[in-house]
Amino acid sequence: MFVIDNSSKTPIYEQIKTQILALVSSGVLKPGDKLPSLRSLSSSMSLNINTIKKVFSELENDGVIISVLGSGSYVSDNAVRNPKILEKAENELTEALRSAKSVGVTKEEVLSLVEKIYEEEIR
Amino acid sequence: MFVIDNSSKTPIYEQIKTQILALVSSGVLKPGDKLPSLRSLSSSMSLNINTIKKVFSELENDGVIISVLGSGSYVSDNAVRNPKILEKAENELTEALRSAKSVGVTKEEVLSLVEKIYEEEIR
DNA sequence: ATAAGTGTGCTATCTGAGATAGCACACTTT
DNA sequence: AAAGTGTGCTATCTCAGATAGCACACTTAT
Repeated sequence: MFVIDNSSKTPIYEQIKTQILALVSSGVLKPGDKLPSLRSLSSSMSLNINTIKKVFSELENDGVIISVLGSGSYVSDNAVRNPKILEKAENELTEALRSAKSVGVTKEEVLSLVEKIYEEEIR
Repeated sequence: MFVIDNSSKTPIYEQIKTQILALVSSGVLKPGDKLPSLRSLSSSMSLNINTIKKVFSELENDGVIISVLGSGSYVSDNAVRNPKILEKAENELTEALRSAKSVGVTKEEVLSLVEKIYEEEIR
């Protein structure tokens, strides 16, 4: 279902969260769409159900999905370009930019990197 | 000496490392300059000496400083725009850019953020 | 109605990274 | 000789992340 890098220092639940957000932003998952159940996801990914629970509860707290007891979890109406998610992404980008600048990466190098990233096709 | 945010998820040793790198890149610390000793740094910052040891050993491994037994630690000759450091910064920036893009941040928003960051004066 | 499937809410345990603590050693500087 | 320096250990503590298991409340499918 999702790709997990166990050697990454980024926690598994963050990796899954990121990938679900990407699916929502790219339109693969649309508002109202039903997500896989906690149990099916955790078993298919060989992860503990609590790990998936954490992903879903954070996504719900961010307003990206809505979980309904007994029924399932669904993409919320205002999931696309969600304010909390956008702000977090921008904050992280700001930190990375400040860090790069402080270490001597030039503005030109950054701009060319931005061009390159935004030319990449979405996988 | 350095500013530590204990609430940050970034480890203390990483925070110090980042700030030393900034001092080197900005020219406050020049090649050949002597760094404070492990013991003086750890005691003045109320941190364990092992935490500072980790900072210095990583910086030495990156080629930014050189530690001399019995004498002290010194900024190395090729510390400015050090390849390993630049590559790490660019990799992190790439990740942040991909993540922002995947979540719906537009290229224009990124470009304006880059402008803003590079207009900031160095503190 | 029943069974299966769903999310929720706990508690407990394990692991590894990060940080602390303390000691001994080798070497340089004063 | 004394003080200061980096190095190399081992041990301990804490916390986040992940696993494990159970009970409960509710919805959906049969």
